[in-house]
Amino acid sequence: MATSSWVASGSSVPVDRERVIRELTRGRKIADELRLRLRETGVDGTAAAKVLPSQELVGKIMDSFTQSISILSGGGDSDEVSQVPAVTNSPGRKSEDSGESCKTPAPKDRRGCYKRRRTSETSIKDTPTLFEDGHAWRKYGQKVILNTKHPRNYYRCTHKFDQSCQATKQVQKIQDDPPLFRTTYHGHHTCKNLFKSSHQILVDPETQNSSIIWSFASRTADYKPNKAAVINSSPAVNAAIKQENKEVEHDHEQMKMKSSPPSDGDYIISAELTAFDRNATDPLGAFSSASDHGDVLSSDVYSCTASTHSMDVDMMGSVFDDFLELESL
DNA sequence: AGTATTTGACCAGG
DNA sequence: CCTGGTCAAATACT
Repeated sequence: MATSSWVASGSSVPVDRERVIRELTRGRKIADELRLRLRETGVDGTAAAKVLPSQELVGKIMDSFTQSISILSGGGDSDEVSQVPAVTNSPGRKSEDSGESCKTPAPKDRRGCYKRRRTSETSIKDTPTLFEDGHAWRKYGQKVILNTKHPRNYYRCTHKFDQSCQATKQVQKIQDDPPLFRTTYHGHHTCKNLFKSSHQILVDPETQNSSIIWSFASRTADYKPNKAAVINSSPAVNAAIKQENKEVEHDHEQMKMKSSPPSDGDYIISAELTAFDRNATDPLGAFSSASDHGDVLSSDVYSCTASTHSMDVDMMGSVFDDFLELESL
């Protein structure tokens, strides 16, 4: 299982660890309860009776995480930590481009000329195996870290230069037996090019509701029911997507009858979120639970259909990024 | 030839 | 001064 945490790396406040742990544990319990509840919920409209409790649970989850963040950030309000690595443009400093941050170029080369990040949002995931997170990364460094057996690998987003995406990550093996890898993410992807999925954002002109539509393609040419996914859609957009998905689903079923199931590594996902309450949802948890089982979940808060052999956890990262993007609209 | 990785150098911060 | 993060030339790969 992957663990994930968000911390404000710039804060130097005393942290009440016990409180944080308590809050996080509580959040996990509630999330688990929600997961179970959603699992027993039907595919179709039978979810109605569960709607309110589910929403309450989601609210509790958010409260819990908010508390945790608040504690971590020093007990103040839960102001979000900076979304992007801070670009400190103090007067007298160099230009804003971190790539050209060396003011006085050395005669020979400019290696090591960079602006060290001060505060940025950091996400840590510990996983037993290396995994893809849906983004294209480019390795730019490797470093032996003091008192560790394995070197730390440094990656930046492939689209750092063409789309000014500032996301970076570090991967390090922190344990041998059983193997455990720690992936630390810095910043969020601002690039639009997801490695395995594409998405677009729609805004309904009437309601101003925004939606995100994903299209996930399978990895094999002969088996690719591309389906659309919607988040926070207006009824109009929703209806259109539902119709589209219905057709795709139909083709998909036909194909399943005739051909062999997809080989390992293929994935087909349809994710659909309606009446999405952006203030009270933990989309990542919701989708993660769906990916665990590959079956059908449904509620008023969200519904997620995932039929797949191995829907990679990495896709959740992409999904999560999309949520963040949506929330910033 | 174009792209990705490796690796030593360089620099900021503690 | 030490350490970790980044750069960029050299090298490997496709």
